[in-house]
Amino acid sequence: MKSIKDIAIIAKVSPGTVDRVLHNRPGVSKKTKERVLKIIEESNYTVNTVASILASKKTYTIATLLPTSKNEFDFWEAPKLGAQKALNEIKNLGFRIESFEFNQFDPDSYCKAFKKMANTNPSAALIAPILNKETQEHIHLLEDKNIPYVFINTETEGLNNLSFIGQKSFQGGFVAGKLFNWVLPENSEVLIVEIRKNVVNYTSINQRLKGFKDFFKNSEKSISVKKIAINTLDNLQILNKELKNYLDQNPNTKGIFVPSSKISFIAKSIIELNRKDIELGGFDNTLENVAFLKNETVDFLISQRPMEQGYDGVKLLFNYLIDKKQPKKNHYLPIEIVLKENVDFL
Amino acid sequence: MKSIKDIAIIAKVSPGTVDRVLHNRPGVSKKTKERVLKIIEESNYTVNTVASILASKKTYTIATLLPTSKNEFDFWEAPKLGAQKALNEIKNLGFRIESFEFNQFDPDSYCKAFKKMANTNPSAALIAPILNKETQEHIHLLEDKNIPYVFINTETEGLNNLSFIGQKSFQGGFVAGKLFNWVLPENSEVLIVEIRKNVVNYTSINQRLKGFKDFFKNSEKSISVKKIAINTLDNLQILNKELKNYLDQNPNTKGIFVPSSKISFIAKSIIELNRKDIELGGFDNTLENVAFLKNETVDFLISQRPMEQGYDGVKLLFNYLIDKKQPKKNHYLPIEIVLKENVDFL
DNA sequence: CTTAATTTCGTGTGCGTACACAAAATTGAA
DNA sequence: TTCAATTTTGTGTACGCACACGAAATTAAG
Repeated sequence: MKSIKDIAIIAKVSPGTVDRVLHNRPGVSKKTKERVLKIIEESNYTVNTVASILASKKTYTIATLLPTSKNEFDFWEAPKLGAQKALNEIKNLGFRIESFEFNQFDPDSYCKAFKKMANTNPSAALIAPILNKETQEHIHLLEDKNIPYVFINTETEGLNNLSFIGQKSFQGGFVAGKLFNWVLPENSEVLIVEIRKNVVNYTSINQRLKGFKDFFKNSEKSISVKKIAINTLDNLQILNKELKNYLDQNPNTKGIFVPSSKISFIAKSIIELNRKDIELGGFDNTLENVAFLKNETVDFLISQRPMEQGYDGVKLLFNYLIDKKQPKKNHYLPIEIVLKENVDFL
Repeated sequence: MKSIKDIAIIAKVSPGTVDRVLHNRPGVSKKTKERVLKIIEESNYTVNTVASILASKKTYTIATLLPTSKNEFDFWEAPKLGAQKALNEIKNLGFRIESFEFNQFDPDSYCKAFKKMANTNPSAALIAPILNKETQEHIHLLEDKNIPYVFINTETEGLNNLSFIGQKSFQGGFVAGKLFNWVLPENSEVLIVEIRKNVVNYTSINQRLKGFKDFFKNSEKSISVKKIAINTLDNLQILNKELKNYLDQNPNTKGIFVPSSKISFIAKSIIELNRKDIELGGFDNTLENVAFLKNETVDFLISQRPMEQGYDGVKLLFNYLIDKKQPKKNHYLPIEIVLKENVDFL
């Protein structure tokens, strides 16, 4: 492994000069700069990140802006865990994480947290932009300061995020369609239950719906897709009633699809209605959802790999900050099909 | 962040003494050792891995012993890529990889490579022990020298590998069963095609078969499982004929399961026999298999995440060598269901 | 050609640790 | 008590790099 000193000797300059060249600092004549650069190239030298970090006492702070998790089993706990795992690998390299949280159902709290975060002038930010409008409105707080940021979980349009890390929602819905197509019999109906309240992140959900419907457009099997909207999940009685009503009137319904992480509510209803014959599918392997998967109320889940979202996000920012390694704009995570049979091996 | 020097000042000793305590080296009186230890504890000091590695010019060599890949799309290319990726993250920390390869169909070449590897006295080894007997016979070469080793891909029994990284094969077969159960109609038959030649790693394959059959034991749907053995894949004509014979005599066969990565051969036959109505499922998203997945000859694949096998394996060894962090014995990777619809998002 | 201004370059120190070596303190034997 | 043997502790240097400072070389001005 060659060092700066080695390069210096070959180039017949001092280590200091090589260092200046490497960091693009002024004070080197064009001639010697080119010479040194050429030698660096030829001797395939790479900086020793370890020594570099040790010497430059620079410290980096990555701010995370994620929804508060209600409990340790919440979906949003996973990205945090992932970020923490990544941090453990790089904390000796001068990296810290500063966490900011917000109530995902309260736009104000998002805005406040966003501002607070921007005010701390982090080296970079990792954001779950589940509230689209508010994100659009506040993102300039980071851009004005040239703070790079990546988005996880929710794909956005027209913003200069370094990268997006998460699932291609359309395709997630498409895969869900495929699975229902497998599971449901010919000439049956599948019902989409859209939950209006207690759910944010409409961007993702709409994409999933699009993908889901798209699948059945080109499917050979004749399965028809219906949709109802539930306005709240706060009262399970109401949900039961609405669901019962629908199922009574549409006896051909053999499956229910929920394009969010809320399939567990439907599962509860289905149990109470004693309609385990209906196949259920939804998103996210939260603890609650997994429980219904295991007792066979839910037939499949599609995981967004939330843990990887945090892990990969932090790692990506790390690489960018250290090596200025430009990441690809879209870092799509696997569309993972989770069944009772493989849920224990994630 | 406290440093050795800080500790030294608090404990009223020299940095050298603190260092001796940290490394459990002799030359420190019991009294001061305890005092220093206590202060280290209290001031929650942790060694700066970066500086530590820079100072100790120790270098670690991780030997990999994997099958030669026939081409860049071979299954075994993936673990190598993963290992390389991991290496990139730790090469500045004094780590190197030394690769050893063998012909997976030639036990002799495995033994030779094993011996060669052991002779280089690596710091640790990453092995794909697809040949069970030969592994049992040679593993002492590493144990005698106290060289830690992890196994990837193939689970073994009775060996002191630090860890196994790979899929739970039984469960992989079980999931395959579930998928066929979804895809196949009531009262149909699924055919297992076992390929005797050109396939090693019987351990994994037998486990998969067990899992597959096990699934149907407790399935409500009445699907019966049959099995034939093919002795070679060298001559596609023979395969075609045998397959045609079987299908003609067993018209109820609606699916074919191959418990190895060789499903593509069956797929070719199925196309030639013009029997695309039959559902195919198998293992490993090799390029060839994926091609048949995409053209809908193959219905599903189960991926072993071969890339992660290499990556996680090297990372695990790294953590063990640096921090003596004892890994858990079994590091099971996800049983990933790969469909035409999600194959592009792995 | 001189001298100052400016550019270009070399030297030295420190980051936190590992390790070799030197120094001091303790112990033991006479 | 004395002095050597032994144990215990302190000091210095190196790892590869970043960066400040000062020295040398070049250029410009007179």
